[in-house]
Amino acid sequence: MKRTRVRFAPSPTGPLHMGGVRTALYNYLFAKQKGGDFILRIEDTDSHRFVPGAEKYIIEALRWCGIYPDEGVDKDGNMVSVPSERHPHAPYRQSERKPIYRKYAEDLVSAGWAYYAFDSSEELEKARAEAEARGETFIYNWSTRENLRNSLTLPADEVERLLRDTTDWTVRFKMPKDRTVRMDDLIRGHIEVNTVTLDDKVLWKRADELPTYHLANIVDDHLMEVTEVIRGEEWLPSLPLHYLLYEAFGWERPGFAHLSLLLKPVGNGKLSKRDGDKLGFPVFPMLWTSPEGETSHGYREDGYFPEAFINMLALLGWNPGTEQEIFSLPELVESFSIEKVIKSGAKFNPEKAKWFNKEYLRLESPEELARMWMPELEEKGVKADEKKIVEIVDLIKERATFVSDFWNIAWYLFKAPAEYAGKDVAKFWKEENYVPALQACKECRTGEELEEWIRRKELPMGKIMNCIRLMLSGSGSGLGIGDIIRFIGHDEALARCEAAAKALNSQAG
RNA sequence: GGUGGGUUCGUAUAACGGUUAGUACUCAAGAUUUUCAUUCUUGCAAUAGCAGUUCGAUUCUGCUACCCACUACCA
Repeated sequence: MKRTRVRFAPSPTGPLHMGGVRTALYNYLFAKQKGGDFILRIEDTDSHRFVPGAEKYIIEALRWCGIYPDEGVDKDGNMVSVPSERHPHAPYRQSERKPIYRKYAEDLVSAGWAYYAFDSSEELEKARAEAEARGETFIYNWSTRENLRNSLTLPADEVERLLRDTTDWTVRFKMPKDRTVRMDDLIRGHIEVNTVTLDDKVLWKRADELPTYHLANIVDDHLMEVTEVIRGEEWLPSLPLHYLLYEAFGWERPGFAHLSLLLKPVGNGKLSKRDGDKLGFPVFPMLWTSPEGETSHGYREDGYFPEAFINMLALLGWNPGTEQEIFSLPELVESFSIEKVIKSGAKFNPEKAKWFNKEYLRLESPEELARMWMPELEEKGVKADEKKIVEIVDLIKERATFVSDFWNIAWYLFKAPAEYAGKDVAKFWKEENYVPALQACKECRTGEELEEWIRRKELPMGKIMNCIRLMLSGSGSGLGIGDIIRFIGHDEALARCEAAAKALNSQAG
């Protein structure tokens, strides 16, 4: 049985978005479940679209998610350029593999599977425009190649000359005119496509001596001994070409699985950066700053736990068929199966993402949450010992979705309210409430005593308690009064009551 | 336009060709709670349409509709 090897092969044209993270995740889960390798390869064969910083971002984003490639990236998070035992196929950046591809392109020409094309971009542009004017679509394939400038139509000595003296030529795949390519997809099953409408794709460009995606991809997957290609649905239309390329080279081809796209939460179309901005959710795993200085916020900075993010993503387009929804990464590895990946596109639901985070937050220990909250407390100038913070966190964690919610929930445990919510004042600040409430606060030291006191006097529990809460926290809703007093102490509670009485009565009067 | 892929409650999804079409999120109602939140209970809500195969179709086939992707010397 051959060792399973899969790869995630992004193009460094910008930040990795959540759809890309999902593709990487599924690859990773597939590999780890089978005890195989997960390779990261950078497909930077398009120098025009290269974005500085994108590669680093991709690697860091995967690390934040807990996805560490077995091959391609070293311990420090750098792409590996020199072969070693751990990284036998280095370099893993296609731009650094430049010398490899030309030979393969020329082998294809020798074998009759490809040819040299000398048409300039302007000539092709013109041909396209003319076809369009006639209401047709220009396709560079069997229907047109006979009338274009290439090694199939030009005399041999002219071809020779052009190859030698010009640098504007390409190698194109000679797509058969009429062949039904029968393909199998691990997710979609059997697919058949006839080659008549397919075009002669450019495989290699003399101008920059670089392959296009199609050639580089097939060559590298073969050289790197990739056994399964798990990639986005946008590649499905290229699958016949890739099948034919494997056939042309006489190589055993890997299994293929095409993942559906992530769709925007409302309306139609795939998820884009714009949707995130518009609906207020991140589409990127972490903060991205473009070379121009534009920023896009990410799940990390929005306070999501990487485990929650990954869990949410894993279940967007896959589920194990059970009713379990919370999965750790190792559990995902164990349960994952490519056959159960959903064929149709999945609309992303930001509400569910929040729900996942809430679940993970309550799973987290109070100690760890307290540690995460500390920087904010320090920034706010709050002085409290760690043990107390842990107790507070334990008390409030079920009311929060993010650690960043903590302060809004519990700020009044650290300082007295400066104002009182008008709505609650109108509702609870009545003489028949605050007179006994003040008295109760003077006499009682705990929540239990307060309750007992109110009961003994046969006063309305809700009204008096809410009135006390209003004085202690500035609002009629929130934490239990016993809990508030326990944390701020009886003296502080009494002081707050008196301050509230003074403020509210002078306001009213 | 062409080629390919897809379509179950609002969303994510479950259902050997036989179920009162299940679950989760959201939303609504009720219970609990000194309030809010939590928790618990209940409820709302779906097989895109039309044919065909079959005793029986969400499931298989065809057509239509709609959505998506691709159709670059981009990936």
